[in-house]
Amino acid sequence: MAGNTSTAGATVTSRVLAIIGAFDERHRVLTLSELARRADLPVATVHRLTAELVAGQALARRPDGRFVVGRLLWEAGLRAPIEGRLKQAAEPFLHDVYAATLATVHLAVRDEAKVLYVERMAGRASVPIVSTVGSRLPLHCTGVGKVLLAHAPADVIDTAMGDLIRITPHTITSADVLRRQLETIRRDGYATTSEEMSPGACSLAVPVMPSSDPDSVVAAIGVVVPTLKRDRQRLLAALSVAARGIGRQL
Amino acid sequence: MAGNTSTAGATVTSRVLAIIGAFDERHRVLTLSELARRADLPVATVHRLTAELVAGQALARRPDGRFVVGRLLWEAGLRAPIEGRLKQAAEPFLHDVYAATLATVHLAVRDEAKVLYVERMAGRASVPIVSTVGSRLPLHCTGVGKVLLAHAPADVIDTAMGDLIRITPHTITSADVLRRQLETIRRDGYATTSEEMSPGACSLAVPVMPSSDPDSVVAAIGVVVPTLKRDRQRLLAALSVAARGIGRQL
DNA sequence: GGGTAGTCTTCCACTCAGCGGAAAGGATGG
DNA sequence: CCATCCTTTCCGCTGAGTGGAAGACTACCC
Repeated sequence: MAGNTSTAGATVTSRVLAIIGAFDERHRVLTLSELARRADLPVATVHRLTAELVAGQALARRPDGRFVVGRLLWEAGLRAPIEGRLKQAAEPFLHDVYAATLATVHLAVRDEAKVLYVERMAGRASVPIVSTVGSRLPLHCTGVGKVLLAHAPADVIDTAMGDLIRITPHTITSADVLRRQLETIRRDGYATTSEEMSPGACSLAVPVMPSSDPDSVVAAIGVVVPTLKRDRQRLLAALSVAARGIGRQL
Repeated sequence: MAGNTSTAGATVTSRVLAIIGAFDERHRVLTLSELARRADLPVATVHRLTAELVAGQALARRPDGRFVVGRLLWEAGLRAPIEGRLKQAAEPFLHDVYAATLATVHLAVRDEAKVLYVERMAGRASVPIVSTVGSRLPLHCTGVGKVLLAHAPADVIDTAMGDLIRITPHTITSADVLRRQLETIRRDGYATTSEEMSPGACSLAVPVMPSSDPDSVVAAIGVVVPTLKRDRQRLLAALSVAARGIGRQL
């Protein structure tokens, strides 16, 4: 870009993307220096680039000087065809499940060795939980994650097994225990978790298969509830119907 | 940026933003040359920049060579605090309205002299319509738009009145007729449209006011249905309850 | 009230990253 | 076969971009 660049080879574009990428789930509002640290760029550079991004509405600057993602990127993001067909097919069925259970409902796909939450529906009565749309969480400690893991290729399972990080005291960290669970999940067609990701939250999830190709699991849908004791069968019924419905649309 | 730039003063950043901004509701998939035309940049420049954007996942390139918005921007967009509090407060109530009516449900705010659709819920049975989340439509021909216009400052009303573009044969293009409608809307507390935006679609909408400040209209919610003949009262009841509920959360 | 540590902002001299016209390479279609 | 569209590559010129340094400001502590 210019004379005294510290790291030759870096382009303006890559710097801009680094700044945009500095915003994540846990960092929606950033000061200039936080932004610089997270993007790994000199403060002066970030200062100049953010000024332009704010001018172009890609970022917005709060009265207190902190930065947030702006309108331009919000609108661009809405145009992204991320799992577009899947989302569209699933939306009405997720409504149905939500209406029937009032639980938090998730639609997720596997992205390498992570669960990517594609859609979420939550209400007043729902359990407060971490996942939001766009979250990427480990596969081994969520309901949808376990379903996706159970139907993942062997190498992904191996990768996941090698990194069973503990999130709560109930998180499964033994590869043997998890392998046995995956077996059960494949056999029974559903997965459960008990406070393995968030204390006070249990989940139940089922796979989504296109009815044209019933062997490939393309997504998972699940619900999060305070406890599974009472109505496991009812939730399973609702999810199964929805999963079948979604599969038929694909 | 460099030697033989055609338009001096243009920065790399602004070019990147022009490329991102070239994607809109009606142009989600663009070829290289379309992108160049829409961003008003030389093809060679766009070619180079898109290569970097694709490398950084900001865009994705389809097998046929066309570009779409990529994962990075999708995720960044999700972090945008666009009407965040409003959306969060409204979501459960929109679910309720959807469940009760099975119609397409909208949450919208006014952005200058346009309606900006902030949230949408649609199902299988819903009327097919143009608006999606992020859409910006004229104020005078949609239900939520009329509500927002009726409670807008005088200068916005004047601006809107000066540009009553015709979309369907039923679109209101007479300022006098519209002014009388706005009066009625303010008096009755709701607005309707009949095929003024899309043929075969009617709508009914009500304003959302914070219960702490019942004179300021911060948003509008509405439903779209094939006809209002049958159940105007039922829809109005559902929307009123929801609007009151949302207002109480603000 | 002085010192330290953190912010954000402005300045500016150096220079290489970025520019884009031109030309070549494909694809399609009449 | 030429015409017209697309995409990709090439390359020499230069001003846009760079970031250290210095200044301004705030906040906290002793």
